[in-house]
Amino acid sequence: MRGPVDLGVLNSHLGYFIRRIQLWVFQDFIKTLAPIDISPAQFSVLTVIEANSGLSQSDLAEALGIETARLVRLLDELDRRSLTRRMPSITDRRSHALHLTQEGQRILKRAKALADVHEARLAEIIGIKNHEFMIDISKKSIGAAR
Amino acid sequence: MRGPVDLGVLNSHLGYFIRRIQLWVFQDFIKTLAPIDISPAQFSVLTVIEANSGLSQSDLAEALGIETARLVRLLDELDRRSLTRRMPSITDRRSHALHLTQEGQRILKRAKALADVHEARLAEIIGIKNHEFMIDISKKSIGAAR
DNA sequence: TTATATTGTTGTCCAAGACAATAAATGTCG
DNA sequence: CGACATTTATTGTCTTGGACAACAATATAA
Repeated sequence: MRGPVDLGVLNSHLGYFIRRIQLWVFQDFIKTLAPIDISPAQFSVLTVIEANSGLSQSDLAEALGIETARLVRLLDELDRRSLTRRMPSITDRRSHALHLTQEGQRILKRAKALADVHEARLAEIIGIKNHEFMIDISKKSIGAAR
Repeated sequence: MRGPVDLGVLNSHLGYFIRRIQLWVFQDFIKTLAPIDISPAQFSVLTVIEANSGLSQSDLAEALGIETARLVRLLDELDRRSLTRRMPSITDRRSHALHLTQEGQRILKRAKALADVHEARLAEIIGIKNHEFMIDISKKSIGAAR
């Protein structure tokens, strides 16, 4: 127990603050989606499959910026819960065409509703304008970082 | 291989982008500080000890938003490398007064120089103004998130 | 056809967050 | 003072997630 601690040069380092924000955001996301037990990673997978029905695992992994090995395990779990299905690709027998099951669509709908609550809370805390702005900046920067 | 993948509602979710940015920032930090083998977490510990010589582990952990258990292991490693020292507290025999060794000060100096290079690259990629702005927003939001 | 590349999968390693339990020391309060 | 609660640092353990290597099946290029 003591007074305020000086963060020193951390005060001008984005990585430090980004990390703390990210941790907090994920914790809130997980808490908010706890009723349907959907993690941020699972949410992103379901969302992109819905928006691009039939896409392959390698394309999905690349779009999300995760490794295919990681995606395999995510899909194993989602398949096990009957939320997604790996269908055979017509053009390439190595590849899978990813789809949501009906249950997957149902759950994703609920997930989106809950995620909206989470996102609204976020926007309120950091400011609606700031929220938009940070998404904008991040989106551009991800493209620029190569 | 296919055209652009639609991220769906992820496009309006800050958590997704923050995560990707954070990952990229840390990777770049680690790569840049590789010559002296200092991780982001280690850098934050060294920095705050330097700026608050003699502070306790619980105060440091709280300032950084990490668990004391995690800090114990971080300090074990930094102590092992003779960068930090746990001195006995004068007022509380349970507590340790944390200090940098001379070697710790030397390494931190080099770390800061390298971290500056990293940070400059970051600012260039996301834009100098945006860089400042994101730090500002994050700083305020961390206080607001309780 | 032979060589090379891609797709999905498994195995393994490591960092880091989370949480429970504990000993030693300190603080509180009758 | 003495019983009880709290704080500090520590250890142990669990789990998630990123990273990377190796591999079989299939597809593509030469």
